[in-house]
Amino acid sequence: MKDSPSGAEIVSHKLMLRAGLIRQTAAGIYAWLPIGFRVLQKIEQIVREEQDLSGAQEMLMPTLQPAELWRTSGRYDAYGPEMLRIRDRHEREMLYGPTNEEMITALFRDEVKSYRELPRTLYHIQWKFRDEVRPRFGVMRGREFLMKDAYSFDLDEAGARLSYYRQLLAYLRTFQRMGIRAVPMKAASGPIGGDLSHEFIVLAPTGESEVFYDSAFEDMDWQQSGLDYEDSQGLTSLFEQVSTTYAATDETHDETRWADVAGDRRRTGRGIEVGHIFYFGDKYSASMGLKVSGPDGQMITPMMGSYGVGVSRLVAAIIEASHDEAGIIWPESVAPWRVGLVTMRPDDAASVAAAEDLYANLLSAGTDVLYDDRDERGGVKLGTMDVIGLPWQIVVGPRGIANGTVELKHRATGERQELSPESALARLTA
RNA sequence: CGGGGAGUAGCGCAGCCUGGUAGCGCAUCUGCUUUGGGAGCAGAGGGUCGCAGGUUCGAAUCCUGUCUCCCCGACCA
Repeated sequence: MKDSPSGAEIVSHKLMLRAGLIRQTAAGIYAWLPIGFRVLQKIEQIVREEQDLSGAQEMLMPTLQPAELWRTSGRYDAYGPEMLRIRDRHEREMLYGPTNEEMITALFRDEVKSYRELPRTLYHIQWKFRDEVRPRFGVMRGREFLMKDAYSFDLDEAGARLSYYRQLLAYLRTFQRMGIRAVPMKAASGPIGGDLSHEFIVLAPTGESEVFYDSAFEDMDWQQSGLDYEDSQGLTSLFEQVSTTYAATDETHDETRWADVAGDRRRTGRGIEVGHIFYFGDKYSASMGLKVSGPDGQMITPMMGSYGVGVSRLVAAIIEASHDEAGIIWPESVAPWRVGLVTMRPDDAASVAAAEDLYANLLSAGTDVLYDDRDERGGVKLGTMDVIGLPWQIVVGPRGIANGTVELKHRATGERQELSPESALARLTA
């Protein structure tokens, strides 16, 4: 993944620290505290569910790999200097995995022998460690990060392109579910090779790359697009719709095509890369001798693609795209809890009783709720809730309880209303 | 690897130029008053000034060396 925000002030790092999502433990290494870990898990789960829907299968690949594997792939020298190396007690040299394309190609080569097992897309979500020359921007570019990678194997180019379309469309659904708009932009495929590649860019003022896109992307609803992963015609036409709608980073920006976009639909801004997908054909399968036998007994060299999402980076990217002066504003789907419950006066028996009651009822209705019953000043707790950024807040205090009401606040709009505990409950569990 | 900056109380910093009692804010502790949007007043505790050497009657301050961290760039599956 390239790019990181620069220039403009990065707010996500500061907010993540303030809201208690992470703690800095060393340059470029972070501990994910319980709140941050909840978000990470929700994001990971959405990625996983959408991958499964698209037909990809989950697998596990070791993060720590023997150096020998990389030596035989020829990439050891190319990537060696920037890989984290470690020696075990037997002095065997191990590496924290850098790119995994060769690894998966080697595994696939040794395990899969017949055309009948293709097409296949495998994915994994793992913590990676890389010896970043200069870690910065918090978890946007740290030494360790959670990453989802998928690899597709097909018998021919047409099939491989369909696999690419599936992943691209799965990504559009995935990011939309997280409440952010990630626009797929044509990208140079760089050192990976191949001729088809897209970067998924989340718009945020702190992004580094300048981006240009047609506002038509803002109106596309991928949850309701009638996407059918088994329908190759449908996949192709949805992909056509995406690839003919203009979107480019400054690297691939084409002024001529940009001029063809209607003036009122042109959007420019800055963006953060949260995903990158590649079709690279037989680049690895051919060079590493991956072949399967075909129906006629002839050997077939599979065509491949790879598809990455920066899961931990997404936490920061969502914050960059969704916050205000007071703190984070989580989209509902990734919020660590849906509701925050605050008692203004922990020393007031009536309001504490009302809060306890609400808490129990929300829990039994299956609603995620964070109950702040600390013995702190009301203002402190309200400030904390705003920084953490849960979608809804219920504020319980003696003043309202005297009138039989609690305050329900919507974090995103700041809208507040006084209503009975029963109605508040009904609103949040509907 | 190139360029720049910083190491002084738990955190953030001033003091250094022009050597002479170790300072400020936040945090912490105590007391009182407060308590519906990150409290106020009064008081208290806390630092071999990154490390080593040198100059000097005297070094946070000047000189030399050294270590670490940060920023900009290069890099970015």
